[in-house]
Amino acid sequence: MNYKQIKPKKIYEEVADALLEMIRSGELNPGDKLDSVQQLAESFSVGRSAIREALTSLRALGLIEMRQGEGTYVNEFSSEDLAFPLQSAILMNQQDVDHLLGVRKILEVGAVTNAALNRSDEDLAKMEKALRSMKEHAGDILLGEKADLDFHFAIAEATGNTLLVTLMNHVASLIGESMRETRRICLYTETATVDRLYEEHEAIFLAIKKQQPDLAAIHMQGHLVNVENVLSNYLKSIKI
Amino acid sequence: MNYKQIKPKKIYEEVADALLEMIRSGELNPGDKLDSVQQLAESFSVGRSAIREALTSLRALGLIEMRQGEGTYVNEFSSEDLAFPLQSAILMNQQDVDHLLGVRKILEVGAVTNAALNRSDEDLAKMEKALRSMKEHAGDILLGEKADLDFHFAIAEATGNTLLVTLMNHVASLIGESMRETRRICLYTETATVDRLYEEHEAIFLAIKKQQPDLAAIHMQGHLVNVENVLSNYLKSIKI
DNA sequence: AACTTAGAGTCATCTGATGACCTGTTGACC
DNA sequence: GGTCAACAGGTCATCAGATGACTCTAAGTT
Repeated sequence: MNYKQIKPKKIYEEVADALLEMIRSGELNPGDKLDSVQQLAESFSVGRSAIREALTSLRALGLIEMRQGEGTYVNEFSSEDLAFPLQSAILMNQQDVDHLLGVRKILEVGAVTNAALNRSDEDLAKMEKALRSMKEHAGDILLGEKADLDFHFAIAEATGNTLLVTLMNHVASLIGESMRETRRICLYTETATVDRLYEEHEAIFLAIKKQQPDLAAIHMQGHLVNVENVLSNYLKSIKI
Repeated sequence: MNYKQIKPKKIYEEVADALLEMIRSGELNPGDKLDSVQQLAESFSVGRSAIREALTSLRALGLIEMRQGEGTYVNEFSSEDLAFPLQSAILMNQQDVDHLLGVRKILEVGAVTNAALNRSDEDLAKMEKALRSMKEHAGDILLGEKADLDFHFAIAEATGNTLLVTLMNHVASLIGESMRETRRICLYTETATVDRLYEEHEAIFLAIKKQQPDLAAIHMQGHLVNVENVLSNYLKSIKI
């Protein structure tokens, strides 16, 4: 016996679907202000609670924004910001982190390959600025980390692929979230490590500048493997 | 002047965060039943609506499930199913599709590199099976497409990285969604194309079998570029 | 002109009430 | 003993009224 599951549609689901469809179809555009909860309730002939639950769902998905005292607005989703809303609410185990790092490696290496081919002078300037900042603020944990992130971000941007940028940012933030303090502690404290990081970044930068995708990929791959090693060594050392 | 934005925390946000933290910390495990809305409201000393909005948010994120007449339960999240829930509610333009294809190329090439290094005999068997299916059903659009997908899926699986598999599946489904008919029409109709596709796949397969990551990457890159070309030619031809 | 205040519109929250639904128990019936 | 209807208790779904908090605008004041 194999019967199809019957699930009665909840009202808020219907409302949410209806609004979603209006957004997809372009009837509601980003920035548009929805009718007030009161009005919507009357229009759909349901209670205000149902409307509110539907709106709450959509808000949780990042599609709309509810501003107290103002109204409800359709969010901007340039398909850069919203195409890959990662679930960050996840308790991650070591395996997940490993997999995440693997994904990151693939993305970064792929990105740097593209970047080496497509980079504009403007992109190069950004990378160089981040590199300079790294050198200047060697020892400063916060600024050093920021410069590091900026550098990788500049590479992603240089690909010209906005989706890729978003995806990499999400992955990076997930990784950051799963490591938090760990990262700062071990990567930016010892001067030796900082120096090596700088050299690796510089090598990547030069390869991009000279538009040598393969070389850039190799350096990036090496860089990430090194970072992983430092991290895993550190993790081992604090666990034992 | 650069002041930190102060945003009054909404009650439901606080409740949602609290519950989220309980889930992350393992205080609430998948399958657990939450207290009733009534009880939660009393425990948090807030109204039932606030609890309900918090729960609605969490439900929209897929973290919990509310069953009428039963109660609220924490969902299973294997971190494969939930790590990358892509927003498919997006109206995509040509540029987005291009970017998506770019991301796919990076992921597939990265995956095939890993796969060539890590593939087990079992993985190889799956790929071979998909390949055989492709050859046997040459001409059959539906089965041909399925075999194609199976092949790529088998490669992703061979990496042993579940997150990567999930991510690639999502990207693939997004691409599929944005092209639908197009794909079938142009890729699987002409025998010449089908034959070439098969050869490309075979080349990738052999490189994986021989554990030659670089060669596999090159073949995969070439394969995807070819597919892109066929697609863009087709798109041009129907638009003009 | 600049500031203050009042009002309207709106979301945020609480609350009581009612309906719908699931589960487990009980008891009648075969 | 097995089956099923009826019932009760618990819970979510939904409604509607009331109140508070917030934003914006415009009229009023200095």
